[in-house]
Amino acid sequence: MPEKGSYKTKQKEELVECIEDTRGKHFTAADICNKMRKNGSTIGTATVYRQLERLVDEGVISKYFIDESSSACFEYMDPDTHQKHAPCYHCKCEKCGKLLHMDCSEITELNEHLKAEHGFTIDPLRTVFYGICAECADK
Amino acid sequence: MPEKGSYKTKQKEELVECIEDTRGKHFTAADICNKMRKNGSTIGTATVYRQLERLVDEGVISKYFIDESSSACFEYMDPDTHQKHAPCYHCKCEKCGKLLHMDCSEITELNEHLKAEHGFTIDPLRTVFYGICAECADK
DNA sequence: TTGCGTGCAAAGGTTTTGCATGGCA
DNA sequence: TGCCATGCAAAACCTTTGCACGCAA
Repeated sequence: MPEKGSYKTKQKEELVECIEDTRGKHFTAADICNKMRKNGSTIGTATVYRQLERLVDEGVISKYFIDESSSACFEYMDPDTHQKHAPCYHCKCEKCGKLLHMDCSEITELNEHLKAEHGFTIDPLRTVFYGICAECADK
Repeated sequence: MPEKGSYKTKQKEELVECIEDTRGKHFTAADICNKMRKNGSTIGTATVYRQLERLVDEGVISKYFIDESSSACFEYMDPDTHQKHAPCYHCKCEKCGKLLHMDCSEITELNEHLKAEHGFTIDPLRTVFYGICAECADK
């Protein structure tokens, strides 16, 4: 018996293509709808939401929130950037919305501490550090 | 001529009381509405939102988002807790959904490192560590 | 008296859900 | 042929806004 997500459909393929094409920029569900329809696709809104949810579960994209926007942001987790090195962490600037990728041993140390002392195992893919980036802080 | 926020009203007072009473727990706008109405208040939803917004601006409470919930979370910035000690961080268990509050000096050290070496200033109230809590890991 | 704060209801926007149909395996 | 995926529309939700009235100063 087949299970959820086992079928390969045109919409699914086009959506993944569209997302891989975002290269480091975050997007909303509405962005994807607009972009795909411009490209001639007739994908439905509900399908976009359902597929985005699946991709988040699979770790292909990550989901987060930026204050000013009332809708969720997604971002493609490019395997070239994210899986070759040690776990990579994300820092999201609350001002400019930039997403920094950080490969920092200090964070790894913190993880070990949290695990040893507090029993909490951090999931690097889901965790996003919010704050202010260097450039915005200068202003 | 009076300016915005210059009037002292019953609703405003009751709402602040209600929020001070949350001691370390986060809440949504709906939580406040329910809690206040249980206490006999007849405050309107719009007023709760308007007052919460004002309190965020004043820095009395802070606002952030948690993935699964579609509504904003608020938390009272108790002056006793937040200015004497290190800031408090949130750890969200991906399995059971529990939100832990953590007051840990190691995280503070990480913050200082990120700021000094990477120029990134973490916002403790917005940042949520996702992972697996001790209890769920035991299973 | 002045005009801010409130409550209600309606509007606005995002995301989810129900259901019949379409399409992959 | 099974049954998952899709699309549409409606619903569900959270939050904001317009407006008339009440109430603080």
